[in-house]
Amino acid sequence: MSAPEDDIIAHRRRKLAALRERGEAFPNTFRRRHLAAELTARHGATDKAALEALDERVEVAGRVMLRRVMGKAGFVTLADPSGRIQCYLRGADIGDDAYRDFRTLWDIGDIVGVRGPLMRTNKGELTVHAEQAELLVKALRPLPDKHRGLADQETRYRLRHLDLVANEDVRRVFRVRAQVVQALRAFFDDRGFLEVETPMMHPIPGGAAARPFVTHHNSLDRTLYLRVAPELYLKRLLVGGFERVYEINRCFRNEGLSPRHNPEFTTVEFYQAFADYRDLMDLTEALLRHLLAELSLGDSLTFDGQRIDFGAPVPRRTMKEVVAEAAGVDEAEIAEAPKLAEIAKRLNVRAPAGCGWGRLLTEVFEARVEARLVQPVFITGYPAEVSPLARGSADDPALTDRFELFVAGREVANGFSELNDPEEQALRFRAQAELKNRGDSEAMHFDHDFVAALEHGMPPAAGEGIGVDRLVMLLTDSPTIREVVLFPQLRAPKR
RNA sequence: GGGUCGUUAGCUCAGUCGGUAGAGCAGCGGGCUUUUAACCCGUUGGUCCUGGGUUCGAGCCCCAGACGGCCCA
Repeated sequence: MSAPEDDIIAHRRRKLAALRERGEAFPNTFRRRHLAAELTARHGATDKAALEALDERVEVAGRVMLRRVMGKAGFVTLADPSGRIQCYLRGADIGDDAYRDFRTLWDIGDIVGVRGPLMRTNKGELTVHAEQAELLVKALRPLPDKHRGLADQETRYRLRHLDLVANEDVRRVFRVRAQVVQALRAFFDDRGFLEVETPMMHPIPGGAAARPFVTHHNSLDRTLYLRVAPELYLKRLLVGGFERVYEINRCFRNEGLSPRHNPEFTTVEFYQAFADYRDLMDLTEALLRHLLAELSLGDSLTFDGQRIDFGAPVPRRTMKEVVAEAAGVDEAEIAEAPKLAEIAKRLNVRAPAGCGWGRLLTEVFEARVEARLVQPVFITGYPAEVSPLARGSADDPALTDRFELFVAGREVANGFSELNDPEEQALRFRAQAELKNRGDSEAMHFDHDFVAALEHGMPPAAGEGIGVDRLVMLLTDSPTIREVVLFPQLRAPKR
């Protein structure tokens, strides 16, 4: 009645036991000197006779992905971090004992090391002709299907190590992710930004409207919150005289999981003194072009079957403009709350009871416009009511000098000219605190320490946050955030 | 939180009208000295997600739940 997997594992354990009996079963003495991709790059075109004449000895190591035994000779295909390389093993070359091991102890999934000269087979494949072959790691559990890989999404996320072994395109996504982060650093470093690390545990959760994770520090006997955004600390650094700073790291929000939301996610947030939101829109465009160039993507990409074009300057449109357009009315008709409420009702948009004009406008925007913003576009003119940390617009007190960048119907970046008037900031916090008292769980706390920091004088500045996960999704055509986060959060597994 | 689809061998998947649960790969045994998802012969392996119900009989129908996907909030 033993389950088949247990049967497979039992067989492999017996093989491991045989290996243990003769000495070190997990040796760490083999030193790989060559990677598969190097060898194919160097000798992809060298013909059979030339390779034989060269007699170039190589040492490769990797996981056995394919195995073909034909009596007194056999082939294995090894996978190393660079790619795959085939090896040819023969009793006459590696010795009868080693050959018997190969036949009786090696399995697909094991990690092995092979030494010998390069050759080309009759069918033309570059191959290491083994003179020595050594089993380095016995894998006790079997690999997924050797050619169809691992397809079950749940298993892929829960056992990401297997997903990575089995699926080349998954490895590619995470290499691109690393490239993106590197390119971001290079971009900001080149422009004189200082990379900093600010606290992830906050005494008051601030910088964004979101529910935080709560934790407790024992020896301080203090409630702490995992940060929902680094904003208020980065601005303190502006006060301190670091006038260009950026931070690439995790934020945490205690909200639902979805194809676009993981409870922990990565942002790059940056602040620049003596700049305003228009400067940051320019900078953001330069950043996008930099990323596309670093990834050799040209000036457009495909996401979810749609062509996204970054060749032209990114248009800048106001929220009022696009909402009026979507509602099929004149901008003047959405300038007052009562009229806007009627339009929202007509469009089937529900807003929290008693909310003001600004919140209402934003709700209509999010419900009826956002998803349609496929090509890159900056939306400006965000209401002050939903932007408690942004500088008010000089020409309209109801609005702020804020923008968000939308691509493929998704918010990718959020930036604004910073509010550096401490008294105005205190008023905004007070309004948030009142909302919180009336039951808005996402409203911000009044952060007196932050206001006190502003009272020491923060230079005029602008700041922005970009969702790194969403950026990587866009650049790798990944439909969900789980495809770009190595170990996404899932419910506790079934037992 | 609501709707909806899914869960069958280690992996990838079939499973008809409700009538003894299948294939390929992997594994095991045998053959094969340049193979290519190697091939040929033989073969092991099942809590059909869980628990109830209907039925002479349930992988299949009904109810509840778990986990996952998608949509909505």
